[in-house]
This record gives sequence, C-alpha cells and structure tokens, in this order.
Amino acid sequence: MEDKIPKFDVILQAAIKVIGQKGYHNAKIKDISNEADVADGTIYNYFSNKEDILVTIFRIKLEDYVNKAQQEIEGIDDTVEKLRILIRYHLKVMSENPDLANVLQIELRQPSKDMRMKVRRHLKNYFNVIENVINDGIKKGVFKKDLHIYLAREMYFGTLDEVVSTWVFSGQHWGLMDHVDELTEMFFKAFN
Amino acid sequence: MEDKIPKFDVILQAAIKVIGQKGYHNAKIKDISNEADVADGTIYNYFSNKEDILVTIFRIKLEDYVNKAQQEIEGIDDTVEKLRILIRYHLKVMSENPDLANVLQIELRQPSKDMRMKVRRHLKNYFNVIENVINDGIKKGVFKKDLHIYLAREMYFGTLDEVVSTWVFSGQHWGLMDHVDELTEMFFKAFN
Amino acid sequence: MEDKIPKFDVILQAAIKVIGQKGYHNAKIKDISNEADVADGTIYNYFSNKEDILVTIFRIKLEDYVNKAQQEIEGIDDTVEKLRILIRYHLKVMSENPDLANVLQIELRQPSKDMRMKVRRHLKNYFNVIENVINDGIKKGVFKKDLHIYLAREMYFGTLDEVVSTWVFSGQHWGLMDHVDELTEMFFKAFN
Amino acid sequence: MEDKIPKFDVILQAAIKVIGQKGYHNAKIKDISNEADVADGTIYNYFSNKEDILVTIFRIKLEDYVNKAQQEIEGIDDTVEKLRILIRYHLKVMSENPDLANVLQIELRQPSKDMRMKVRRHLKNYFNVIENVINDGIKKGVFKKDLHIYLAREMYFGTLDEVVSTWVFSGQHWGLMDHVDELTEMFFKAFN
DNA sequence: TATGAATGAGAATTCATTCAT
DNA sequence: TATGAATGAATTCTCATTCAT
Repeated sequence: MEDKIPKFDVILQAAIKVIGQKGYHNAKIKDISNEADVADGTIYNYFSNKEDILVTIFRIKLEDYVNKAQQEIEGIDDTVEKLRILIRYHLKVMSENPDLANVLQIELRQPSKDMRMKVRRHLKNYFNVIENVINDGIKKGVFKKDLHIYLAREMYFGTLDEVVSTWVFSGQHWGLMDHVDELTEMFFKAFN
Repeated sequence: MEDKIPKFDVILQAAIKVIGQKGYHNAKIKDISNEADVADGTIYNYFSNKEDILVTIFRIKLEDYVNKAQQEIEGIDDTVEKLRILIRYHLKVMSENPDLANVLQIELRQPSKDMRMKVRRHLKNYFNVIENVINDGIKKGVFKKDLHIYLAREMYFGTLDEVVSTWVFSGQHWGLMDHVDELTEMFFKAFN
Repeated sequence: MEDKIPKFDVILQAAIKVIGQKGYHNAKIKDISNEADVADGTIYNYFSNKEDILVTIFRIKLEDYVNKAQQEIEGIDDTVEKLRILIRYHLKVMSENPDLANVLQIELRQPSKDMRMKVRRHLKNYFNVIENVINDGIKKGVFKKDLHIYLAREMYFGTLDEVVSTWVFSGQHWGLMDHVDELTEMFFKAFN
Repeated sequence: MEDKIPKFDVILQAAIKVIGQKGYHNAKIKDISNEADVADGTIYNYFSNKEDILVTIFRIKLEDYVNKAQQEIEGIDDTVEKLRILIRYHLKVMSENPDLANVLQIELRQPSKDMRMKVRRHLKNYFNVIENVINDGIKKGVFKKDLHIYLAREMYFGTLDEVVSTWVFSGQHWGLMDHVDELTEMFFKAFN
C-alpha cells in the first residue's frame, strides 16, 4: 500500500542522521540499524563496511549537490547573481539538513588520507562549481584579473563552512539564510 | 647537566604529532607513548585519560596562541596592519606546526558537546583577538559601519582554516605564507 | 532436536564454578568464557558487566533457594521438624553445589556497599525463611519466650555457614549431611 | 620528641584499616601508603608484596589474639566462665577493631588455597583456644560426653562471626557486647 | 534478502612493583 | 632507609563483522 522507500535509502538517511549527530567514530552500526529499523546484518547487504557508508554519503550527496547547484545557475548570466544563488543554495541545503551538513563538514576533514582519496573526485566536482563561477567572473571583468582563484575558492567554502558550523553548534536559533545578500556583497568586494 | 625536557611536554608534543596525523580516534595511546618514548602507564601520570590529552592541547595551545597574538599587535595602531600581522602570525604558527593545525582545526569540530564545553572559554578568547580588531576597525571607520561582526569573524577564521586545511592536505608543497598580503587585501575589501 | 541449554544458563553455571573456585576477583572473564565455551563478548550479550554476573547469581540462586525451602516445609506443623528439614535442605543444596556455596557464603560478605544494596532484598527473604520458623517456635512454646530472634538466626546461619565452609575447605572428604540430626538437636536446645 | 611508632606497625595498621574497609582487592597499595603517610616504595622495605601484608596481618593478629585469649582464661576453672570470658573477649576485640574484624572474617574465607595454606598454623592455634575449652568441658561433664567437638567449634566461631558480621554491616549502631550472657547460655545449652 | 547471536581482535586504563636518586 | 616516577603486563569491555537460520 505504502510506496516503499528502498532500504538502501533508509539506511543511508539513518546513517546521515546518526553520524551527523554523533560523529563517525561515535556512531555505532547498531545506532544506524536501530534508526533505520533494520537488523545489523542487513546493512552489510547494502554496504561493504562502515567506512563504505561514509564514502557513499559523500559520493551520493556531493553528486546530488553538484547536479542541483548546476541546475540552479543554469541559464543565469550575471556572475554576481550566480554567486548569490550558489550561496543561497548552499545555505538552504545545509539548513534543511543540518545532520548532512555535519557529516560533510566535519568528516570530510578527517586527516585520514585514505578517506580523502576515496572522495577526491567528488570533492573536485564540488569545488568546480564555484571555481567555474569565479573564473567566469574574472573573464567578464566582474572580478579582478589577478584574483587568485584557489584563494577565492578557499575563502568561499571556508566562510560558508564556518557560518554553517557556527549555526549548527549554536543550536540553530537564528536563520542560516538571513545573510545571503551580505555574504554575496562581501565576496563580491573581496574578489575585486 | 642533561637538558631534560619535562615528560609532560614530551607527551603533549607526541600527542599533537600523532593526533594531528591520524586524528583523535585513530591515534592509539600506544602510538602516543611510542612517539614519546615512554610507557603507556606514564601517560596516565600526567593526563587523567585520553580525552584529557586533547582538551589539554586545546587549552595550552589556544592560550599560548592568544597571548602571543596579542603581543604581536601590541602597540600597533593601524587596523589593516593589525589584520595583516594576525594573518601572518596565524599562517606562521600553522605552517610551523601542521600537526597542531590539524588538531586545532579538525578535532575542535568534533560534535561531542562535552568536548566543546571544555574548550569553549579558550575558544572565546581565540575569537576575541580578531573580533577586537574588527570592532576597532569599525569604530575607526576603516571598516563599514554596519559590518556584521560575527560574519566577519567567520569569514576570517573560515578562510584561514580552509587555506591551512588545503595546504595541509595538499602535502605542504607551497608556502603557506605567500598570500598574506593578498588575503589582507581581500578581507579589507570584504569588510568595506 | 538438539537438547540446547540456553547460553544464559551455561554462562551462569560456568561463572558459579569459576567464581566459586577462584573468588570473584581472581575469576577472569576469560576464565568464565572458556569454562562456558563461548567468546568473551558473548558474556556481554547476557550480562551488562562482571558485577552483574555476581549479582545475578545471588538473585537467581537465593530466589530459587527460598522458593524450594518454603516448599519443603509446606504443610509441616512441628517446629523442630521444620528446623530439621531446613537444615537438611541447606546442607543438601550446599553439598551438591560446593561452588555455589562458596559464591554465596564468601562473596556475599564483600564489603562493597553497592553490592550489598543490590542483594539486600533477596537476602532478606533468605533470612525470613528461618526467622519465620523461629518465630513460629516461640509462639508455640517450642522455643523460649524471650529468645532473641536475630541472635537465633545468626546462630543458625553462622553455624551452617561455618560447617559448610569447613567442609568446602577441607576438601569435602566427609559427608556434609551426616550431622543433620545433631545440629537440629543443638539448635533446639540452644533456643530453649 | 614524640615516641616514634615503628614504620612497620604504622603500615600494618594502615593496611588493616584500608583492607578492612575496602576489601583486599579494592585496597590499593597507594591507599595504604597514603593512610600510613609513607611512599609506595617504602612499603616494600617492610613487606615483600601485597599478599605478604595480608598474611602478616593474619599472623600477627591471630598470634596476638591467641596469646591474649589464653591469658584471659588463665587460672579460671569453671568451663562456662571460660566460655563467657572467651565470648566477651572475642566481641570486645572485634568491636574495638571493626576493620580488623572485617579483614579476619572476610579475607580468611578467600577460596584461595594458597592463602589458607599460609595461615593454616595460626588458624589452628586460633581454633585450639575454644577447642581446648570444649574438650575440658566434656571431660568435666559440663558438656555432654558425645558432643562432636568440631561441630561445637563450628557453631561457636560461626555464630560469633555472623554476629560480628551483622554488626559490622549494620553500621555498628548497637552494642556488640550486649549479648555476651545470652550467647554463653545458648552455647552452654547447645553443648548439652 | 533479512536476522541478530556470536565472535574475538583491539583499546583504554589500572596498579603492583621496581629502582635511580 | 625513603621516595615516587616509570613501567608494562594484565584485564574489562566494545563493536564491526560474520553466518547459520
């Protein structure tokens, strides 16, 4: 009767919630299986091991993020407008999925080389979205010619990450999206 | 006669190295004791448990950072110059202690409430250094009147964190301090 | 098809044997798991920790003892006969389970306040069996009017404990139940 | 200036207090050294290891008990009077040294064969005091001819142990020596 | 596929004992 | 003798993973 959500998705969602709230190392397989309402063993029918769950979260969610973000700026011409849309989209995704925000921001910074290798490609695409816009802005003369593109990207992601982090840890009392315009303006000026 | 480094410092330094490279959860007590060249049990003569090691690193290092950073800008009047000095100091500390950088940046974001409570005060002082400069800049008219101070702080730390993170993960091939002036300029413009 | 003894019982029995022979502190979890022929971890599927094993032994065994002892004297009217039956039952249980005897008698006296709190209720019921008989005897005039009931109970349990202890430590060469009648007579006279 | 108590005695007394209150296994060498106000290492100048402390307590205290108990009944002729004196002496010693009472009663029941071997001789002398009185009573016709001497000794020690145990665990609210006469009478009748 | 009991390697921590001072 | 920092073997408990049902 019910349209059944595939077990894979149920588990993945449960994992995001649990890992987002407890962190990867404190999240037990049992916590995830409880949250997903399946048996421990069932998880191993869909994921090869615990790390694979984390990698899969990155893979699927970053891919999804990149696709949706690209769609958002599809057809937009104005660089600053693209910037604003991306900022808004980023903060929207994160504010709607604080657990996912936690997973992406914290676990992505694991010093484990191994883990980073495994998501490098998806991370690259994730970075590309904003790098393309920055590049575009430079070409169009909206941003200064000698803008250091990596520095700009680091400022963009670093700032947004920090804003989201503060918001997540502060208990999410205020609206994460209240500052879209101000941030847009700050980036615009910084890049000029 | 022997120049003896106190065991406490030896262990703390070993812990910074190991935790910085492997992350808190992957760093085993045995790894730290091996690195420090002491027995496992010796660690427990100086720290009450594993978490205490991490908290102590934060406490001592943030305290030290704040003190030294304050000294650096002591007597400087020009806001932009203070900003430049802080950026340089930050990148200098981090580039000289990449392991410490990892510990501070990554482990500080552990979602463990307990942990965050324990470093909150030191973190507050850490934030205060830059917030004071920003405030000062606003008063002096160097930065715009309605600059959102938290947003500015988040941009400052977020950006520097991301720059350091990228540098750490990339294998530290390039000079972390090459971009002090460019970053200073970007912040100056963003805050205006 | 297989006559399967539940793991819980297997572990409990193994624990009684090992703890009875070595004492609680000298009995290692590995000893118990070896004796039970299960993995260490399996024990923790049935008991929350080592102390819980000990408390559970007390709970189950004292409960069982009290129930069976009550049944034994069910319907008996003569006080001295009830006394004799209880003594015989006590010595029978202990002689058939010397390890259990050890656990109950020795470990029950651990000075750990915590432990004593946890078995207090069961211990109370255990004491009640004989106290009821003594009370009954007083009312019926079989024992003297001013018999100090706690003193009588202490003599009863103290004596039986010591008899069993000596028997256990001596290597159980002689028959523990050889002296049922003599003990009955001694108590009867002492209580008069 | 102060007449110095030998360190050996200080440590032994501290050990009795700590072991009596916490039990042998929960009593740490550090607890004992703290209580004795000496360094850990100092203890090993007087005792070869932790077990040796316990054995020494038994040896010295049981020896002392036996000597004093013998003195108490020296020259007394009446068997029942000797019995009363011994009971009074036992309860007096225990009520004045509840920690010692704990050590003797609880730790003596360790199922460790090893430990019991090491105090067997002293325990034998301890038992002999009352056994001699019982024997004497039989010869004199004060106790019945066919009294089973071991059973009588077990009743004597078992009862007194239980009385003391109850008193120790109950928090020592009441007077341990209130029941000397009643106990004497009960034993006298039981042995007849 | 789904289950969850069983597994056992692995980790943090304790503490009796040693020994250089 | 006295000290107490250092040691490291030993122990309890955890939890990712397996596999018979």
